[in-house]
Amino acid sequence: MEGGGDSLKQSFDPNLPIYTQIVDRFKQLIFSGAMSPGEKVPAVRELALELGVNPNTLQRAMSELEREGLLYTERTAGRFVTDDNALIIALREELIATVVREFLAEMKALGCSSAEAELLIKRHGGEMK
Amino acid sequence: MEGGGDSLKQSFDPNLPIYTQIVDRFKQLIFSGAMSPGEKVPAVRELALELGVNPNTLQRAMSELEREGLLYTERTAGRFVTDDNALIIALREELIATVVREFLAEMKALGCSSAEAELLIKRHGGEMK
DNA sequence: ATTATTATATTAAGCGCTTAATACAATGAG
DNA sequence: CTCATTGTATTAAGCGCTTAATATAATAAT
Repeated sequence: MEGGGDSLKQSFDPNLPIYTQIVDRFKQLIFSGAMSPGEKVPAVRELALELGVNPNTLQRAMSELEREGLLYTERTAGRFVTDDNALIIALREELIATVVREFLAEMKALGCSSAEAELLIKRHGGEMK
Repeated sequence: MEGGGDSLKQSFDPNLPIYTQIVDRFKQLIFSGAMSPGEKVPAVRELALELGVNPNTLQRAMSELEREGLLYTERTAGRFVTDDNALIIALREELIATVVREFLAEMKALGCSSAEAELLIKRHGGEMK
């Protein structure tokens, strides 16, 4: 997690619990490779300060990520991304499948078939940097 | 909105405000054509009972949909879907664009390019009924 | 040993969403 | 007019999320 291009430092959607949004952003960092297996996570107080949230709120997010096996904590040394790369890959695939499934379900509910959705992706995809 | 295939009668995600979920489901019904312009919306008390939510919560959703112009209310006659079909179409396109954009952004954050996303849609699309 | 740094736990307060129980307002039906 | 049906407004309570202010526990560094 070098430098400043963090997805972490964005403001939060006031309609969703902050701790779940932090969980989601950490998954993105880990699954995209922006954070590597074994990499150290900033200290709770430090990161909470940086994100502008309460340490308790951040810890709740960390606990959830540990529960899922993506982070582990070593007493006083700090907190780290799991070294289990196979787990990272498996959870990533699973999450991607869910995102795709929910996307298609929502498009269908709005009256768009999978074929139409695919077409929109083809168009919109070109406009992304 | 004939018969029982309603997307309304699903249970609610406990992590999201109920009233926003009701707003979203009504948009789906209107945008997909399951509810037609000018069609009557069930009475607040009746629909609230059917959905298992408090009338106040349902009314909050209805107010939001009126604020966006998708519903209007006629004093004691009840509440109706807007007759402005052009508005419906415009808002539908807008929402679909947002859903597509957010989908691609999330996929990208997970390390998937637009091309990869498109491929996943192509595969997953065939498995839908 | 002492100190600093780490994660973790506790308690109280505030705020938004939801519910319950009402009451009020407007109008079409009888 | 009277009544039923519609939307709308009000008040109080409960619950989860967030914050603030602490305190505790464990260990590496000195």
